[in-house]
Amino acid sequence: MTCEPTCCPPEPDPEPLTALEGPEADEQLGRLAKAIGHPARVRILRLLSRKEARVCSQIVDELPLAQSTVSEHLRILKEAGLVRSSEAGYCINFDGLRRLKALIAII
Amino acid sequence: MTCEPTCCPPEPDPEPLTALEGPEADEQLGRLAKAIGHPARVRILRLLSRKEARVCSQIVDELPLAQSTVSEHLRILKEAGLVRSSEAGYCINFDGLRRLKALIAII
DNA sequence: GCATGCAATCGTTAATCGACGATAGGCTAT
DNA sequence: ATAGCCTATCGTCGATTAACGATTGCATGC
Repeated sequence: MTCEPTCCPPEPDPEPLTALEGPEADEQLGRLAKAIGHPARVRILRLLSRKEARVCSQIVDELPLAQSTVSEHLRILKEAGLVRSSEAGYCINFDGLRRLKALIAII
Repeated sequence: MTCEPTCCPPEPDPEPLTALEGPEADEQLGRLAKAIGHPARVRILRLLSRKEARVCSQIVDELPLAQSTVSEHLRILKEAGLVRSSEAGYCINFDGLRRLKALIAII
């Protein structure tokens, strides 16, 4: 079970299948890793993957951070492709997460 | 074949087996991910894991960066526990890398 | 002894990040 | 319409990072 229909629409692009090595891949892994390179963002990812939270205000309640700060962290995660959003809230972008795991696995 | 005897001594601490969740783990994953959150450091890790380089000057030759910059990146990787060093040069700290993979795997 | 080469450290600079409060935009219910 | 919520964005501040050149420290060789 990934995302319930009330959350985000089905994962859109089936991943471009880009290389796992080379400068391109280094850049991509760098971006993905940087995105989770902050404890608050790790926490947010966990909350989302456990479905303990879905909307921003719930995450704000769980963290000792201001709403604007949480929103910014969500923006960073989204920009990195680790999180998706719809009007129903946020959810993990499993495509991005898979990509991250694959890139790290071959180091 | 991991590290040849001429590189670093055998991996020392068999990993404290700390938790994979909770604030502690979030902090740790944050630190580890931040360490590889830069393309140059990803590149360095790859070079080390492929044994295409072992000493700082070789890495400098492979990257478009000054020696002091590479040294700093190596320091960051070492501090994060992803790289070890001895008089014979640098090598991957597989313990740290395993830890990183484990922490990411359960997100 | 002294030169040479390699790597770490220092000092500086510009850029980026993290956090916050304040503000603005958009819904929903009254 | 307007009042209330929720979230994104803006502006700001201090802290951190990335990069470099210069310097230092430490071996090894002459």
